[in-house]
Amino acid sequence: MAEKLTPRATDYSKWYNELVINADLAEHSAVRGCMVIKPYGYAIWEKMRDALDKMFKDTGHQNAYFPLFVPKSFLEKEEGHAEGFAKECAVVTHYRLKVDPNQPGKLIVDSESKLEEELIVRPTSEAIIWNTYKGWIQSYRDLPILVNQWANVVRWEMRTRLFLRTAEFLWQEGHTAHATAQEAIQETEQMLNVYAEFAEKWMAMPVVKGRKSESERFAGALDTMCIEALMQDGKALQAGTSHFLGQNFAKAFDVKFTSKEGVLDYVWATSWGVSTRLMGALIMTHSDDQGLRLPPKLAPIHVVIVPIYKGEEQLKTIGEKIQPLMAELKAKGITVKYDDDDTKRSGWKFAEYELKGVPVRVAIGPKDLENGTIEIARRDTGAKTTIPQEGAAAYIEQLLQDIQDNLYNQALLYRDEHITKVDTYEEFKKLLDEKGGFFLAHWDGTKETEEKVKEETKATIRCIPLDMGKEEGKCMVTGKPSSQRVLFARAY
RNA sequence: CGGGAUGUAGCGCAGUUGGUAGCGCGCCACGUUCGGGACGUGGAGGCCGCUGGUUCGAGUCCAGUCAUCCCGACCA
Repeated sequence: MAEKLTPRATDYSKWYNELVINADLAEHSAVRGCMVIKPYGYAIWEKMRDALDKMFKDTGHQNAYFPLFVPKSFLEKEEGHAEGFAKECAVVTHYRLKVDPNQPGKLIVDSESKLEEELIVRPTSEAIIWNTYKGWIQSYRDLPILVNQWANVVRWEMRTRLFLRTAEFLWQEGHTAHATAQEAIQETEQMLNVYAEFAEKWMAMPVVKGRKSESERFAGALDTMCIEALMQDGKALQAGTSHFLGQNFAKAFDVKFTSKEGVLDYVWATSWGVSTRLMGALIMTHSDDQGLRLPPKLAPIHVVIVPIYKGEEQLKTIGEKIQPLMAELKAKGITVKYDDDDTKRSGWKFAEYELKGVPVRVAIGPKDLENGTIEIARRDTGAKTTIPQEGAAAYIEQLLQDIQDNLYNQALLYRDEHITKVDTYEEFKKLLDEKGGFFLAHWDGTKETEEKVKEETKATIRCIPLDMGKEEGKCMVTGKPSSQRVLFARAY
């Protein structure tokens, strides 16, 4: 028998390619770094999207849609924002092609069609949205504006990485406008909490909530909050951000409102987003050497039923026997797939659904028909049990919950084992190489120290954790006083 | 844009001192199988990245070129 190539759990690129995604969009260099999301992968994204969308609506937000193209002059308006994104923009300069007179069948850009002003394919939508908000806001009665957009954006990164930093990606971006700074700050914090809750409850992925240091802050923001997750290879991943934009964009786009007291003032803004990067996070948090392990809440298929049979007669019997269970599962809102594909053998199917991360597998064969049983295998532990068909639906419903919890607990255990407190720079450097993961260390709060650590170790300050309390100490690098430990790690 | 590597079947790869192109997986047909990625027999599938050069003869040597991957630079 030929050896089956099995990537290790931390060979993430193999999982991406074999499992969920195909980045091999075209040979043309211009589309390098884009991704094709295959149907199964997209189904996972839809699950995420639906769950997030509900959470946004539950916190009072509405969806809207804004243009793909941002006139260059809009992007310029907020200085910090412009500088931050200038280096990674796709720019539209012409609007027409024509047949090359010298090479029939080839197209060239029609130089007659040059645009007067270049259009930027949105790398994010603050500029175009704030240009629009200007027309929506006059009075405090128009506030707050709580809008979210589901869209694609383009960032022309020098180096791309599937899922984590693709040239084009899908995301949601919330853009809100408020009458007071306090309200905007509350919104920023609220959405960070929404993201953290989604990561933990849905993705079964523990995160550290925190605040970015000044140098890691979003271009144009006064404050950037984030959730940071730890991947199985010991590297950190920024999984979501929520920004307090102050009045920067309101000033840049001249968005003023009259307050209840009749005072004219600029509005206060936030923006927040998560992207298809979360799918990368999901894969890198939970996969094992057999493939993906999906938390039931995000699994496109909860239960796969594989019949084991010889001959059509037996298959038919199993097909009938399984109907009540399928109906019961469906009634409980559990997605179930009965795979009676006769062209694949059962062992092949077992491996295939493990690769795809389906949480629960039910096998039913001649033995089960005799005994009135089914075999249940759980993807998270690999454990198999045989139970009576009677009551199986309830058993599975409970099992799905257990799997969701177990995946979270496993990830949490791993994460907690990989948060290390260090007090000296030597120890930090040593453990960073030997152990990896998150490090809690004192930092003097300066850009210079942050930069030095980055240069010497490739580790960055992931965030200044929120829920971690103050603690007097000395910066591990300079020995200067520090009032709180911050979270260091090598990151994607 | 620097440093390194690689382009040969759908995928993964081999191909010796230059002599008409191979293996595994996958695919198709038939048969035997079927409780953990089955086995046998037969079959289909190639602009050897592209261009030029050396040579009687190039997947192989030389030059150029294009592309991909890894490491940097870059990355709310």
